[in-house]
Amino acid sequence: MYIPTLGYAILSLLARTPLSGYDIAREMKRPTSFFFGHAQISQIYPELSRLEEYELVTSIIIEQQGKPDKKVYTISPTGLQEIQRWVVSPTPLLEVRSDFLIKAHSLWLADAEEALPHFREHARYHQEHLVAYEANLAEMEERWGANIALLHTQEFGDYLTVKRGVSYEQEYLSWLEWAIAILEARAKRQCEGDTSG
Amino acid sequence: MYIPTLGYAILSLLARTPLSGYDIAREMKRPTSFFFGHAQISQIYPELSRLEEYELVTSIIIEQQGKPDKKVYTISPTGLQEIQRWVVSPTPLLEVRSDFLIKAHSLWLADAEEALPHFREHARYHQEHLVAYEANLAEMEERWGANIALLHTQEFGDYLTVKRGVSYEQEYLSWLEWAIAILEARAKRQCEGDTSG
DNA sequence: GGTCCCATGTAAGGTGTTACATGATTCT
DNA sequence: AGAATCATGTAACACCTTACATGGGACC
Repeated sequence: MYIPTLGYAILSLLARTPLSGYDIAREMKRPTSFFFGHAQISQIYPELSRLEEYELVTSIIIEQQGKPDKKVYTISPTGLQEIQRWVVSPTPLLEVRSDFLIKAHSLWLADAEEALPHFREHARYHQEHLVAYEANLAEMEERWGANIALLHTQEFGDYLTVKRGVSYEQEYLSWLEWAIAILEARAKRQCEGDTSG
Repeated sequence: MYIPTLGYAILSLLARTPLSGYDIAREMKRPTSFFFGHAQISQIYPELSRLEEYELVTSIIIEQQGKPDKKVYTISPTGLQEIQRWVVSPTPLLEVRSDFLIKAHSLWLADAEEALPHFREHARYHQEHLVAYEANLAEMEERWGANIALLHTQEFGDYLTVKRGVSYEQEYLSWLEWAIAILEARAKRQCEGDTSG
């Protein structure tokens, strides 16, 4: 019984509340669910079938009015046990291929003037994410106060991950702003060289 | 002519110096090449063939003594043009499925005492990476001084990426240490609750 | 009349990993 | 004697993405 990360991602959500495949996809698309990656709905359905085959989840069909029927999945005691085991298991380091950093690695080949809009655009995207995460964190802190770190509910999980989201985006943005300042200096220098030479 | 990210990663290295498939794999395994992901050598060979088919690289067989022959690839003018175009093209946001953060999301299901070794081990791994990146950065700064940000050589690319490596690992570590402190408080509280109740 | 949301799935194709095949030299 | 390094590749498999299939209701 091998379970891919997506399987655990699904169990992680079903451990909180029963959901349909469509619900799971919606949950994973939320900005504060950044760590799930963008899972395609077409991949979630077969993964749910597999989890059901393994008896880690059970399903019931819910008939709806004016909407298609939905298949709602509930985590089983075995499933809960499985995720509890997985949560405290060792995690290998995640090494990701980053398009943006490979571009930075080759930035010596580019013109600073041309690279700047690209960097500014990227910074803008990350700024947007940061704002969303910060809003979510502020909401949580207002609601739960200092107690949040001691809660034994799902809010504790949300708190840990949203904190990471905020600090990740802050770090990324400050690196981007540092790089943009360098590119501006390079562009200015090149421009002066052009006009004075 | 579609080129996957691995193709650009390879061009990014060949833009600096001619290399064999084996050399490329070795370069990508270096700690400061973290942003390439761990590319398998078995995937690099067919990708190189494809780049050659597209005439973005050329190859020659080098006969060696006491070692197998090697096929050394050189970037072509078209290849250089292609990566220069790519470097300043827009980059979609990278959303990665993170095993560790999915575990954090479900950490409310776990015992703090059991989760602590897992978090400490993870922090240790990241600490090691940070040390390696910092050593590399220090070396660079010592060698090139303040000029480094204005260089129009490959060292500029290395500088940008290693700076990101350092700040990423610093951020990750400080989040991990914050989480560890919380887990310690939870463990202590649970322990007191057990003995006093 | 067109697009989006709800809802579940299949099929095809692309990407990436692990295992296999081969074999000499160097290090422990 | 065994493992690691050098060196290139193929084959099988696992995982993920994109496109296709279906269809009612709500909104513009």
